[in-house]
Amino acid sequence: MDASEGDAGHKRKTSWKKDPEAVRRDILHIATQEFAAHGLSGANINEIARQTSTSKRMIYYYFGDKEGLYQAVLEGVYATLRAREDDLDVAGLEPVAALRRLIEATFEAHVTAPHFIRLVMIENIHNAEYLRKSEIVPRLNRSIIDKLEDVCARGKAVGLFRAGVDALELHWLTSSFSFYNVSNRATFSTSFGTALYSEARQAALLERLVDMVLASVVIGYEPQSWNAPV
Amino acid sequence: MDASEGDAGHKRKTSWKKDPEAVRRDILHIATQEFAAHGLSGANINEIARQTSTSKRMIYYYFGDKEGLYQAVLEGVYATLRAREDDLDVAGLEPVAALRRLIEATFEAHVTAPHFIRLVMIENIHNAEYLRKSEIVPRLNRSIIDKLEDVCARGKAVGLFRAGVDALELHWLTSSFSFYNVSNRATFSTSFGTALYSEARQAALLERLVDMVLASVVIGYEPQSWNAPV
Amino acid sequence: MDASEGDAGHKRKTSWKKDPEAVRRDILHIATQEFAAHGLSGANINEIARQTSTSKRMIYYYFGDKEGLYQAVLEGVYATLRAREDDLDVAGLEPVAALRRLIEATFEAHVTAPHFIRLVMIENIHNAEYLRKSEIVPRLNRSIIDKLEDVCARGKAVGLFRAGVDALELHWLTSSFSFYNVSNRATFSTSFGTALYSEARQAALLERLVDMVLASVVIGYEPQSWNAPV
Amino acid sequence: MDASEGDAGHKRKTSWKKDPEAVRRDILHIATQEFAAHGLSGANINEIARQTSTSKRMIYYYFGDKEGLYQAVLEGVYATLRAREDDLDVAGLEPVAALRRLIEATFEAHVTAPHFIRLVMIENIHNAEYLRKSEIVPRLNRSIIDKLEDVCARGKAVGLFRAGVDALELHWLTSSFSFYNVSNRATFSTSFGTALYSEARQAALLERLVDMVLASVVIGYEPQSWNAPV
DNA sequence: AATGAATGAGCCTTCATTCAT
DNA sequence: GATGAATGAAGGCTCATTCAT
Repeated sequence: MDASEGDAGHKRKTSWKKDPEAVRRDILHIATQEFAAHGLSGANINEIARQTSTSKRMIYYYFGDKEGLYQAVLEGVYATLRAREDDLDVAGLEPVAALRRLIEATFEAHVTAPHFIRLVMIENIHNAEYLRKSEIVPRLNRSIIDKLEDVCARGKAVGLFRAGVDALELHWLTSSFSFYNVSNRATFSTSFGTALYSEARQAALLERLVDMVLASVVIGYEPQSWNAPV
Repeated sequence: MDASEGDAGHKRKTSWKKDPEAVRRDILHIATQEFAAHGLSGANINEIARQTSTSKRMIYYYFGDKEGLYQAVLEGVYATLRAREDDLDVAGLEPVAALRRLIEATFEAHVTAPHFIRLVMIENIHNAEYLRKSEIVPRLNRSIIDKLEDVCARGKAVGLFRAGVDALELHWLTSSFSFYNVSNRATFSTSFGTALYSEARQAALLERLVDMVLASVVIGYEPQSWNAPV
Repeated sequence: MDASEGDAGHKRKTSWKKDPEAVRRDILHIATQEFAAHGLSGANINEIARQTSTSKRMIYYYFGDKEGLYQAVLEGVYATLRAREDDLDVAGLEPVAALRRLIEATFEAHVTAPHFIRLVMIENIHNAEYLRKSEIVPRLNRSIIDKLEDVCARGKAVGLFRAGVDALELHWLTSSFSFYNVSNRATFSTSFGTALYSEARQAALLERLVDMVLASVVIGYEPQSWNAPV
Repeated sequence: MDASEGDAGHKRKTSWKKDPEAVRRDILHIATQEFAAHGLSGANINEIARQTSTSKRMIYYYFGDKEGLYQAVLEGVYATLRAREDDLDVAGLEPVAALRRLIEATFEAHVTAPHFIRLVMIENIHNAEYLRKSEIVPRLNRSIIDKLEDVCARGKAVGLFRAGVDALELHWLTSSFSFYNVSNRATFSTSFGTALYSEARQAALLERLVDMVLASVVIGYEPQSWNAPV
């Protein structure tokens, strides 16, 4: 019933020249999609195996069990997102521009990483049980905070930022609307329509959010949004 | 072997003397907890039946199947939250106080309705498939928007609010941080510590959020937050 | 006793008129054979189900899991053997005859209860883990000891038995050779040939064992065995 | 996920610098414990490999398959026990002392060879299928019989032993209680308590068994046991 | 309106074993 | 001799669901 491999199709069960790392990546890639789509209990190991170039048995060989695979997937998406954050260089920008850039980048990063969003939602359903077990994830999260702290420090040093501005809170705030914008799109659309999710409205929304944060952080900043009707 | 499902160790429940509506409510109450705790695929009909005062058969009798039960649960939590919103009366408050009140109420409502949050997360995992099917839910969502629109209209009428202020965006914004504050607590804490979730910090956070929104909405509002170090 | 209900030898999957107790007994009957034949890990639930008039699913319905089924089987064979002991009435016999009768009955009981023997062996391999869990088994074991104590008391009262004769030790002793006679037949035969297991030699062996025990217990008893060459 | 079998968490064992015989002994040593502990079907090749200084592949290299390994283990424990019997020298003792010595030695040997006992039990569960296949084991079993026959011959020659005394039966009898004393300790204790297995009671029990056998074998021997209350 | 018994499908996992190097 | 990678088969167990009464 599963494993209809034998068709003349293109399941290339031939000729992978012993590349364990590729097999591992292949499994992880498919599993990421499946766990993101259906959650931990909803995902199906048989289905993951079917889409893979290898067999169900190999999943257990490399990842131990379903939870092990899920945890590897979780670590994978966290690592990917944090790697993107690392690539972001704002050290050369002056504080306000840097902050604006960080908020915009975070917002965009969430929009373009739906798997990450879904897996974090799923992980929260599980009360972060697997994230907590992970040894790799906690290490990944300094980078973004470090960047924000650097920007804040510079902003305060030149008297631009308010004295109480806190990098962690700023990160929380930026994350909250960036995450929600993706995570709750389905229910929000169902309840209130899809207007907010058009490309134009998303751009306007982002501008408004940036504006709002800057107004909170930067002394004397005059908010520009909402001055004119939508 | 902990007596899950139909192993032959049977029940001896006090009989509820035939009160169909009570039975229905009982099932719904237990099911809400189970679906909120484990999601749609993760929840277990046997487990729900076990905790119920009635039998598994009755669940099927009243709700058809697992998805029917889930949908009923979903409609239940939406109805409960919206009922709370209806109870909120800001018509007598002047615009700025009213807006402040609405934001604070929304924030608190999310904190005190974790089941709702979790079920909305779960429903988003399912792309709002069941919410979309519901005929009752869309009707529930006018109330909060109506209230916000009323406040905005009054605020603009007296020249306090910026002309472009939009009730729907305002609701989206308020919801985003209120929701995220609960939904992502587990993963955020794991990554960045639990500092932000102490009672004191939560209160400060809320004040800052209100401050920030008001600064965006109200002409000439001077933000007070972040002026002093945390 | 072996419930050969399936007369005419067809799998009568039709027309059992809802008799849960019969289903339970059927499963237990087949499972006893399989566990006795292959042990706990060696037995196969699918194979048990196949031989049953019902399905694998029902095994889990009635017995929870493989270990639950095994434990039920274990309790079953203990109960059967102890019931046979209960049927044995030696109260009317004078002490020496009664003791002789008890030894002979125990010896015969073991010979005719190979399933019991095998399951006890298997249970000892498992360090009596499941027997210890059983609530029913410990209660079953008074009867044989009570009988022996009664006989000993009477024997001592009339000055026939030695003062130190102990019922528990007597039971241990009787059990030891009775059990070993069946349990180790395969390896003993392989090492030393099958001579001891012919019907004639078994009868002689039993007589010798009785003779030996009586010589230990009864004052002035003159052993008759081994006086003449085998 | 506790790293059983070939999940990709690999080994880092100190290399044994190629000593094939040592590797073979190491495997056999571990396998003996595992088969004794869990039986043939219950033992796990992966688990054995894990505890070994070498890899799973080597087990197959040296022993062919699981059954081959089991058979090697079986032959090993038989050889060990028989070697101990060979070391026992009773040729210099007069017949009664020699017989007493043989019984005591057998009893003690069983107590101190629990792996042997368990493997013989397991082998009997398998109807001695593997023992029968072995070419080495049958050869090992003459020694103890030879010794007993010698003692019996000498005892009869001097008119001490009854004419019908049979070495094989004597061995069977000695083995029966010696084996049972270890093999059924778990279930017997569960049913009747552990009293009989204290050091003192074991010594008394052995003395009684010796006394009983001697009373059967030796003409005019007056049993001393059970004269006084336990 | 209610219940104990029954069920088929399929899920996660493990096992002994072999291949390619 | 030795190793990591790979595998088919099946094993125990659970799930949502329905039947018969």
